Amino acid sequence: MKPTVHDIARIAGVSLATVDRVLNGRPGVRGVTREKVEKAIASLGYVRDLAAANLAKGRTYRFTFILPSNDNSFMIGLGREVEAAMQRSPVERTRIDIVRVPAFDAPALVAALEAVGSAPPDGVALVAIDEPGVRAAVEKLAEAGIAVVTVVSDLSGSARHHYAGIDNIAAGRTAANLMGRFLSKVDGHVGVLAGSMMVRDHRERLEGFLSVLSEDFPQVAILPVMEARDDAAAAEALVRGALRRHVGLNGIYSLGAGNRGLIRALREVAPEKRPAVIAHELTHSTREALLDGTIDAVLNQDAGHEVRSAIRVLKAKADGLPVLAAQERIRIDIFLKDNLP
Amino acid sequence: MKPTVHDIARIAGVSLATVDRVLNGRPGVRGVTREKVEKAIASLGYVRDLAAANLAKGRTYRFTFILPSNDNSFMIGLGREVEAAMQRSPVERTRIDIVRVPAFDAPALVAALEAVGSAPPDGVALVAIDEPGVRAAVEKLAEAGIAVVTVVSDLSGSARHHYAGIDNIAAGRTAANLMGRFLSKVDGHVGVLAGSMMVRDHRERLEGFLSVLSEDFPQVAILPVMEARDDAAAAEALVRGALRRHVGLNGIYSLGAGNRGLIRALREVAPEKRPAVIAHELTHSTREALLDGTIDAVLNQDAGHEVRSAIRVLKAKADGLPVLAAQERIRIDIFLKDNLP
DNA sequence: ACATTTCTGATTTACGTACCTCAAGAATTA
DNA sequence: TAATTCTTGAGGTACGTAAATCAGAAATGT
Repeated sequence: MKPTVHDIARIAGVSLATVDRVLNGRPGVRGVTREKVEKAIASLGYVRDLAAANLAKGRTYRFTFILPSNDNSFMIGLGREVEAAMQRSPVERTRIDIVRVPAFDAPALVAALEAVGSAPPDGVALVAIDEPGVRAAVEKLAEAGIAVVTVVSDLSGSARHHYAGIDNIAAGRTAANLMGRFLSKVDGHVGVLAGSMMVRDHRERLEGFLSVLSEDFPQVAILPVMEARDDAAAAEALVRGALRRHVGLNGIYSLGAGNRGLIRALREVAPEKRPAVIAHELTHSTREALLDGTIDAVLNQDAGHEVRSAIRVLKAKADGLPVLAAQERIRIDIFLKDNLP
Repeated sequence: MKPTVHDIARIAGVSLATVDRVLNGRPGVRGVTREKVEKAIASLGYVRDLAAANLAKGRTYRFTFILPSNDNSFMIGLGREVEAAMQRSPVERTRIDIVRVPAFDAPALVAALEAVGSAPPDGVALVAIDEPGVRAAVEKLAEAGIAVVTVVSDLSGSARHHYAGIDNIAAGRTAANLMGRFLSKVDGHVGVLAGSMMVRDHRERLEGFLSVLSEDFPQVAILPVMEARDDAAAAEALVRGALRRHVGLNGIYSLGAGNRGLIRALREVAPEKRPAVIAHELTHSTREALLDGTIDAVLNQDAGHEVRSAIRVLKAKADGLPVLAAQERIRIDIFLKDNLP
C-alpha cells in the first residue's frame, strides 16, 4: 500500500495538521518537529498523490501561450496544436489562453509578456525572439514564480526553465551532412535560402550547415545566402535567378519557410537537371515535393510534440516536479519520401 | 465550471444514484429514465473526472510486459525502460509486472500469454512473434477484455489493440533511399546483413530495402543476404568474407542486431575504401562508429518512447478512451553523426 | 510568575466520483 | 387484489489531500 499523510502522522507522532503544514510549507512548525516529519516522509518513501491533491485544491493549471500571428504553414500548424490542447483542457485540468503578437516584433512580445504578469497564470510558453528586452521580461516572470518555456525558438542565457524545440545548429549540420553525401563525388555549388538572418534559429541552422560543409566537404562551393524573408514570391524569384546564373548549382538548402516559392522555381527545371534540395518543415507543399522528387529531404520539428511537451513541462514545473529529459527532447525528424507519416 | 454528476442529476431531474447507475452501466434503470440522463450528459458535455474516479475506486492499473530474455543491446535497453516505468509506478497509479520468455520461442510466448490469463491484469504488452498460436492467445486475452499492445514487433491481422513500434517496411525503404544516394553515381554492389529471415521485422526491412533499391536505383547490384542470427562473431566473419570477395562492395545495410561484429570487420578496411554503411538501433557501439565514420547512418526506434507509448495506450484502452494517434506514432529516427542526441 | 507569542493537535469540510444500503413507489405478475 | 419484482430516491461512506478553525500546550519575554 502506498503511504498516505495519515501514515506520516502516525510514524512521526504528530497530528495530520502538522504534516500538512510541513508538506505545504505553511508556517507554524518548530524546526525539531519539522525534521521529525521529514524523516518520517523519507523513511516511508511518501509521494504526494497529485490526483487527490489537485482534486482537493480544485486546481486547474492556467497556462498562456504567446504565439506570433504568422501566416506560414508551420506557425498555423503550431497554433492548431495549441487549440487541440485547449480542446483537451477540461480532461487535463488545464486552462490555456492564447495571445497573438505580430511576428518578429520584440516590443510587442515584451508587452505581451508584461501583460501576462497582471493576471499571472501558472506558466507561460512563448516563441522567443532573442533580444535583451524579451530576456528581461522573461526573467521578471520567472522571478514571480511563473514557469516559462520557450517553444520553437529559444532565448539563450535567459531564465526560461525549458526549451521545447530542436537544436538548430545540429539541424544545420545534419542538412550539410546529407547534402554533402547527396552531391557525392560531384563538386559543385550549393545555395542557401533563408528567411532572415535576424532570427536566431535561421542563423544557427546556417552556422551548423556552413561549418560541416567546410569541414567535411571542402570541395563544395557555397553561394551567398539568399534572404527571402520567409516569403514564397521572393523565394521563387531568388531561386529562379540563382538557377539561371549558376549552371553548376547542384544543391539548395532551404532553412526557412516560404518553400512554396522554392518548389515552383524548381519545377521549371527538367527533373534530371534539378539540384539536390533539402528543406525544413513538413507541410502540404513540401510533402508533395518530396513525393514527386522535387525535394530530396525535409528536416522537421513536430509542432504537436513541441506543444504537448511544453504543456507537460509547464505542469511539472508548476508542481515542482522533475521533467523526464529523454521524453521531452524534441527530435529533428528527417523525412525522405519513404518514411513520410 | 466543469459539469459534475450533481449537475446531471439536477438537469435530468433524477437522483444522484440513478445518474451513477447510468454512468457505470449498472442495472435498475428504465429505458426512459436512462435516456433522460444520457440527454443531460450530452447537453452538459459532461466528462467523467478520471482522477476523482480513480481515487474513489482506489484503482491501480495492472499491466504485464512480456519481454524476450535477449541479450542484445536493444532488448536490454527496452527492459531498462520498462523498469524505469516501474519506478514511476506509484505516481502513475500503475503496477507493472515483467515476464521474461526465451527469445524467438513461440510456444514459450504462448504459455506466458496463457499464464497471464489466470490473474488477469488490465493490459498486456508483448514483443510479438508472428505465429498462429500467438495470434490465438492474443485473441483470447482481447476477448477477456484485456487490452493488448504489441511492442517493437507486430502481430499482423490479430486482435491486438495497438502496435507501439516502427513501420519496418518504411524503415527498409528509407535505408534504401539513403543508400542509393550515398552511393550516388557509383554503381556497385550492396550487401545486406540480417539477423534471421524468420523474424517479421527483419523480413519487412529487407522487403522495403529491396523494393526501393530495385525501383529507384536499378544500377545497384545486391549480394545474397547474409544471415548472422544477430550474433556479433558471425556477423564479423560474414562481413570480412564479403569485403574480401567483392572489391566493388560499396554499401552494406545491417538490418538486425550484432553490429559490434560488423564494426570490427569494417575497421580493418582503410577509411577511404570503406563502403557506405547503414545500420539499425543506436547503441554504444553504433554511436561510436557513427562518430568515427565507420557507419554513415543509423536508423533507430526509441525504446523509451515505445514503452511510454505502450503504457499510455494500455491506460487509455483500460479506460475506454481514444488514443491520440499522432502522439503515439513511433517514428523512424535517422541519426547521422551530426544529430546524435 | 505573568502575559504574550509561537507551536501543535483535534476536528471538520470539501473536491468529484464510486459504491453501498435502505426504503418507498411503480409496474408487473399471479 | 395481493404478492412480487423492478425502479428510483435519499443518504451515507470512502478515496487522499487541502485548508480552515479553535483550543490547548509550549516556549518566550518581561
